[in-house]
Amino acid sequence: MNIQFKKGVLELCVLALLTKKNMYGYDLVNEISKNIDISEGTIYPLLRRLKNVGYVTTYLQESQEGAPRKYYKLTLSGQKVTDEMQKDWNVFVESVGNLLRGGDINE
Amino acid sequence: MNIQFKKGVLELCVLALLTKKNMYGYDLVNEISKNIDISEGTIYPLLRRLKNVGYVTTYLQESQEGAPRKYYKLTLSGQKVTDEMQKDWNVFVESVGNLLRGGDINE
DNA sequence: ATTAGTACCTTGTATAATAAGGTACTTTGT
DNA sequence: ACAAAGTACCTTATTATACAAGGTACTAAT
Repeated sequence: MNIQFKKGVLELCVLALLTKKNMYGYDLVNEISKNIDISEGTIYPLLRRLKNVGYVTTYLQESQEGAPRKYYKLTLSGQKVTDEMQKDWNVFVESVGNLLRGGDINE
Repeated sequence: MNIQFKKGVLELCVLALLTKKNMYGYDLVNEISKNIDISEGTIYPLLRRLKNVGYVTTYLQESQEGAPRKYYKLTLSGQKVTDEMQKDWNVFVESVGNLLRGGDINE
């Protein structure tokens, strides 16, 4: 899998998952891994970025199965950004599709 | 438009266009710009990379309209890579789509 | 001559994903 | 009691790519 394809999209994936429910880092890795290769070394810095720019807040919660979990919750600005990013992504994918299908709009 | 989305995909776009006909850099910029924002500062280094790894070869041709044009032509290995990258891209887009649609395969 | 358009190129900067390391907790087996 | 495995967190250094901002040089038109 081309690593470069993921640039920026993993952020969208994380945000999109958080629109459904609050999740912790390890959980996000496992969830995303069902569809896309991802490593922990990617997720944790990414989550830190999202928190720094105010798209998410965090809270700790104990676990019966190991270390305490740090849950991530979308903020209002995070929700707005997610909506916009998702639209951008769809437009982008369609644009690339046009190019790949040799589709020149003006032909 | 999210710059990060483009990472790696522009390479695919260039290669895909070259499967149809040989093109020169400035032409590629204009063609791709119809669908995606791109700058010359991106295309020329990219083309150099593609040449260095042997996906394309180049030849010069005079022009009536300005400086001589450097045409890029896909090699056999370039064609193979393009095929694979295109498949990878389609799989990737579908995977992201699954995630965004909240689609968990196992639900 | 000077501008606009065509066409090429390079350097420095920013961003994001990853590998490879590490810490610490809980449960299970011995 | 101790070790191993699984859960869960984190950091640092490396790599790759896109872009802005600069530059060069040619041609045609003003």
